[in-house]
Parts: sequence; C-alpha cells; structure tokens
Amino acid sequence: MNCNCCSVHSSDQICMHKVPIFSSLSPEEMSHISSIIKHKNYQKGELLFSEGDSPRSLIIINEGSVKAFKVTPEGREQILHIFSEGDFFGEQNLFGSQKSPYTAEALAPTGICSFAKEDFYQILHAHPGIAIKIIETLGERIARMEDTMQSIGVRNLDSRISGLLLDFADKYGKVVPEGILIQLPVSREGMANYLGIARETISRKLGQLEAEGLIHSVNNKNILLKNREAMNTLAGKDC
Amino acid sequence: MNCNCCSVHSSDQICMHKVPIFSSLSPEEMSHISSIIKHKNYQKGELLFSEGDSPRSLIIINEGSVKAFKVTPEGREQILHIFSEGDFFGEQNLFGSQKSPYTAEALAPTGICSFAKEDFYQILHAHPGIAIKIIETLGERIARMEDTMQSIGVRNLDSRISGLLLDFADKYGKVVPEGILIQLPVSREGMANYLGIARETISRKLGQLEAEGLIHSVNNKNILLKNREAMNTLAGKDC
DNA sequence: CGCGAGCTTGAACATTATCAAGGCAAGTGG
DNA sequence: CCACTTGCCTTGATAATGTTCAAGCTCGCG
Repeated sequence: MNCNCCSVHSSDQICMHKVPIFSSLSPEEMSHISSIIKHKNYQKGELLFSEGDSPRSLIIINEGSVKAFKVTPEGREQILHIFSEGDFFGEQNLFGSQKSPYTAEALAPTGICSFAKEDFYQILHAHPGIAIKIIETLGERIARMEDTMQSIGVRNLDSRISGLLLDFADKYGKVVPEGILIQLPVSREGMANYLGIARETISRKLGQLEAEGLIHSVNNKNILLKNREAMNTLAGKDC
Repeated sequence: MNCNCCSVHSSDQICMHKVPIFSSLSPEEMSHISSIIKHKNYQKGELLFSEGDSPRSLIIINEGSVKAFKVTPEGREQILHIFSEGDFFGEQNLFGSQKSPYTAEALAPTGICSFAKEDFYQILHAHPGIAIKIIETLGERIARMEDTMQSIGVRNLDSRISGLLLDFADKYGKVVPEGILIQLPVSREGMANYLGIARETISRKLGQLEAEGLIHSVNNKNILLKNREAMNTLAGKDC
C-alpha cells in the first residue's frame, strides 16, 4: 500500500494535490503524509457514514460528489452541503469526540482519501501551516453557510432558487455558446430538500424561469443558464 | 498598557481565561500573549464593524453580547449569530484577506478583547495547540449552523420557535422554581429577524405557546419556560 | 400624566404545501 | 423490437400557513 517513491501517478498524490490545505508542504513532507492516507470507493447511493456515527476520520473527495443531510422530525431530508472533487469534510469527526451531525451519501460513484484522527493530530502539530489552511477553509465554509442562512431569510423563493442555480453554475457549470450549462449534482427532489421546500414547488418555479427565458431545462440532469445577469438581479446579488 | 506581572486582576487575563482556545498555554505563554491584546468598549447599538469592512482582528467578548447580521435585498435584517461572553468571532477577518460577511452590533454595553491579524499568525505558528482548539471551536460552530439550517428545513414554524427558545434557555436561562427564566438578548423583532419571519408571526406564536401553558411572557425582555419537556417535543428534539 | 417604542390583534391577501392524476424517458424482459 | 415497468417530473385544484396593512394596546419613562 505504501508508495516507496514519489511517483506523480500515485493516487495518494492525486488527493494531496487536489486539496489546498496541503499546499504549504515540501515534497518530502507530502510523501510522508501520503503514506498514511487510506482510500475507498463508493457507489451512488452508498453511505459514507450516518448521523450519530463516530467515523473519526477526515475525508477528502478525489472524484465524484457527496451530499450531507439530516433527517427532520417530519421525516424529510434536509441537505446541508453538497461536496465534490477537492472538498474535504468530517472535521467534526476528528475533534471533540463528537458524533457526526449528518449522514453522508455518495451522489455518484465516488473515490475518497481519508486520514485517521490520530494521524491527523500528529500532522497538525508538526505542520502548523496546515492548521492555518484548515482554519481558513473552515472560515470560508462558515461564510458560505452564513450566505445560505441569509438567503433563507429572504422570503422571496425566486431569489433563493436563483441563488442556488448560480451556486451550481459556479461549481458545476460549463461555459457554452448559449450560456452556462449546469450539470446538476442532484435531482429536483434534491434541490427541494436543499432549499427546504416541496418538490412540486421547484418544478413550478423552474417552469416559470423557463417561461421567462432565463433558463432552459435541457433534461432532468442539465439546465442551461441563458441569462446570468437577469439571474443575478433576481437573486439580489447585485446590490 | 503592558502588564508586567501576571496579576489575575488584569483584564487581559480575564479575556484569556474566558476563552477555551487558550487553555493549552502555560502561564508564561499566556502573559506574553496577553501583552498584545487590545481592549475596547461599545454601547448598545454601536457597530463593531460593518459588512464589507476589513477589520482584520479577532474579537473575544469579555462582557455583553453582539449580534451578527446581514441585510437582505429587501432591506430586512437577517441575524446570523448572537455572540455573548466568552465567544469569539471575526476569524474570517484574519484569514484569506476576505471582507467581513456581516455587520456586528452590540446588543448591550459590551467589552471586548482583540488580536491583530499579524500577531495572531505568529501565535498560531508558535502554538499549534491553539490552532487545534480554534479548529475544534469552528467545527462546533459549523455543527450549530448545520442544526440551524436543518431547523429551517422543518416547515413547522412552531418547531423552529421552540428550538430558538430552547437555545436561548441554554445560553441565557436561569433556573427558578417555576421553570427556566430566559433573559432574552433580543426583542421580538430580533427573534423574527433571527428566524426570518415577520414580527407579527412571532407575537401570535408566542401567544399560542402561552395559551397552551408552555411559557409565560413575564415582560418583553423575559420569558418563563414552564414546561421544558413539552417544548423539546414540539421542537422535535426527542426523536 | 402623557408620550412613544415595541408589542398585539384583526382581516384580507399571497404564497406554498398537499393531494391527486397524468406524462415522459430509461431500462427490462419477453 | 416492442410492451411494460419504474422512477422522476409536471400540472391542477384545494387547503393550510404566513405576510401585510391597519388599528389599538401596554409598559416604562420623562
């Protein structure tokens, strides 16, 4: 399992280089750390861990995507995050011996790298630079969640949906001549569960947006964003 | 300004000891760090910084409380956090040279301690233990925000209001013979802005809860929680 | 005592959820 | 290759819920 050279083709190296938190390390440090990484693959629908588990490892996504969700008392899924290539999560699993606050499920065939809790503590003590990178990244995540919380305060549902589409456009969009083609990581139901609304409402609202000429629903997995400017205005992001 | 001994009466020391992130330090380390802390006091309604500013310092609350909010495109205030004694915030100001994502306003006469960005980087490199504590604390905050996001997915408003009251009970409650007396840090309007709903709706819902015998609204600043168990059930926290 | 901020209450209105039925598309098996 | 099945999405009608606007109230304070 241990790679005895620094081959750039090692899948360990792939993980390391995709994640900014390791960018401050020297090549020797990287190769030491990559020797303690574990790998695993998941199929679509498979659970990485469940709410309440104590998996005690930090997970970095190498390929694919993962949704993190809680189940509400009424039995609905509330999606909290959608992680994809290069994202890491599970830091709550490492520290404070807390239980995982959410369930993590693969949205597509997904490959991950993970560190055990003990190893990670060692690394942090030896390389304060990594800790700072992690703090920065967590700070960014908090800022993004604060954005989400604000958008929830926006009563206008249209704004929230536009905001979600814009987020997806940044993360999963490809620029094409007609606009931005968004490859949706989740179904309509997933979007509804992300926004905390009913499936049917998403359908209706997307229908409206299409009627207004802002988007074109290519199929259930792809949406073409035709007018980003108008979308920004709707989302209230240009004030 | 610099305290040349380790007097426990120094207000620097007060800050240090109220915040768990410094708990791993030796007395000498503490006194060094406390020598670079700055202090400031704010009156109710005063702004610590505004959304978009780059204050570049980490703030620890010594006394009082602070609300962090964004203004929605419609002009409503969306409260993101309510910080009180012992909490720290502004980590986004330190790292990544980002702009502050929210405005911070004192809810009461408030005293703070702060670190400048440069000093804090030094401290982190010299004391990895602090970095780990900060990562833990940020992880907890993320977990709390995830709870909040879930509760937003709960369509039942009663649940969300009950959840808020329970949170307040933990943080601002005093046990009295009749139950738990909550000293509200914010007005009804503040609660509404926290939950992203209308003032009037909070009034009506609190009225219902009072009619049901779960709470007693002593006055606008205090609420008596008479039946915590029933409240937990309503909030859906006992599943 | 009178004023004002913040809270409560009422009624009409707007929006979204829910329930129900139908459609579309991909995959399966004969 | 076609009919069938299954999963997901759309659309319609109705009910529930919260918002908004307007008016009146209450408590603390000068």
